[in-house]
Amino acid sequence: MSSSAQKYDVFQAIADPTRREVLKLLAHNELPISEITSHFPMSRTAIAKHLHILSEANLVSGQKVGREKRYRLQPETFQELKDWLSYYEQFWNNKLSMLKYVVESDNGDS
Amino acid sequence: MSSSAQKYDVFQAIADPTRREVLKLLAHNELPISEITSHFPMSRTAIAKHLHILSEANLVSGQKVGREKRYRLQPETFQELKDWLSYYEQFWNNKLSMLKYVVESDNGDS
DNA sequence: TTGACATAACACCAAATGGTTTCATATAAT
DNA sequence: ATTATATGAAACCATTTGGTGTTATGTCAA
Repeated sequence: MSSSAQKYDVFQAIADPTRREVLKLLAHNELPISEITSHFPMSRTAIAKHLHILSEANLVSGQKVGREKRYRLQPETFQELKDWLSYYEQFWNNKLSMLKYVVESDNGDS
Repeated sequence: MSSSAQKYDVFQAIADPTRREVLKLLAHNELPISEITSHFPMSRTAIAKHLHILSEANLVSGQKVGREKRYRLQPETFQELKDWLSYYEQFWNNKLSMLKYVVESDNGDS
């Protein structure tokens, strides 16, 4: 389960605006490639590539249903991002409280 | 104030592993470019470019101090990411809420 | 079985990305 | 004033990225 020599990680996957749009599309509905493609001004092949990248980053997964392949969100993976973010959260919280402190206690470089 | 035709947004900025390392380095200390560079196996110019990109995304800011330019984290910008993430949070945090959402917005094909 | 539909797999291409080296400019220190 | 330090900026390059079109394969319906 840990043998993934992934080419694309979550950070790269969400870097592209089109892929973020795809994620938004899949937020509620499971959709086949053609359906997804119909929302974008580009070829089905292009969207298929984006889906492949999202899939490699485990942000979506595809299930074959008949001749379709339905893609759905894999929201657990967003946790990875959240964890990364939470490390920095302390710093902006700190900064805000520090700003508060500065404003309240001292207003300059006397 | 909203005239920024940014070339790099937050998502692109954090897509690169080196840039994420830079952010980590700057988490606690304000540092000049040379100092930062000393932590990486690449040229100062390369790091300068990364800093420029991080700066354009408002993840860091640089202050000139003498002949140095000190870069520091600008943690407020991470909020943008957090907001984006929070949209998807409902889908993984609590399966009940997802179920609830699906049931309520029922657009099923039955 | 034949035809239409949905996707997969290539090969190809222009532009962006991430790095390099070299040269120029500003500040500090002697 | 000269030299060393810190950064900025430009030209260049290989690889990756994001798109294209074409062809092949699998599945559903007549």
